[in-house]
Amino acid sequence: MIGQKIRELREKENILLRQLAAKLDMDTALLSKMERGERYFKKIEIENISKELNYPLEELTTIWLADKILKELENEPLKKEALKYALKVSKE
Amino acid sequence: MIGQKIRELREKENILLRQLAAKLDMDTALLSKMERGERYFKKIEIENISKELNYPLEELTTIWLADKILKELENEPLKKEALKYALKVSKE
DNA sequence: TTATATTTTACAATATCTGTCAAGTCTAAT
DNA sequence: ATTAGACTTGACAGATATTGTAAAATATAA
Repeated sequence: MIGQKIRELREKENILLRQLAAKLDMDTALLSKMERGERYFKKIEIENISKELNYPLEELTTIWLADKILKELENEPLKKEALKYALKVSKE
Repeated sequence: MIGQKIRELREKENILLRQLAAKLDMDTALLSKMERGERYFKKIEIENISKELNYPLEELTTIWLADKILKELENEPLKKEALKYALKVSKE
């Protein structure tokens, strides 16, 4: 989800995977895994990507966070209930 | 949050920490940490606690999951946005 | 003080996460 | 069919994090 989004942004800007990896100072294989959701992005990487790909950091961060929690809720039948409950609690 | 809930249920049933720990076949110190939010409960433990304390598993699981994701979102200014986004996505 | 319940600390054992390299696949052009 | 370029995959060691436990510390009540 966040990886797919980043891949789309990268391709829209016509930047190769290895080029973005270089700008982020990371191994191409690692970025490949991250874009395909096999590994997690770090917050600092999301920040750098936001700059490199000219995309609002807040939006990217929101997707990144949502992605992380959805992965944690994967295969949970009570996923929606948990999200609603968390939202309710975080408003109090 | 889930720990506090479990402590309340346990005390309502007048069961000592060490008694519940024994029933769950775990070290008292560990359960103490879990009730105070220092350690995570495992799913199997939530299931067993639901039985031991006569409390609906679904409700306990929802709180447990919500607790986990809220911990992950701790100190994130975009917490609410991420939760809303995750909820939206999980409905699609 | 003594007894009982819970908490805290420290630590080893275990598990998970990370980055990296080499080898692999895939596609398009020659 | 070979080559070149882009990306993917698998395996691995090193780094980090999580786990359970025992012993000591604390708290509270009798």
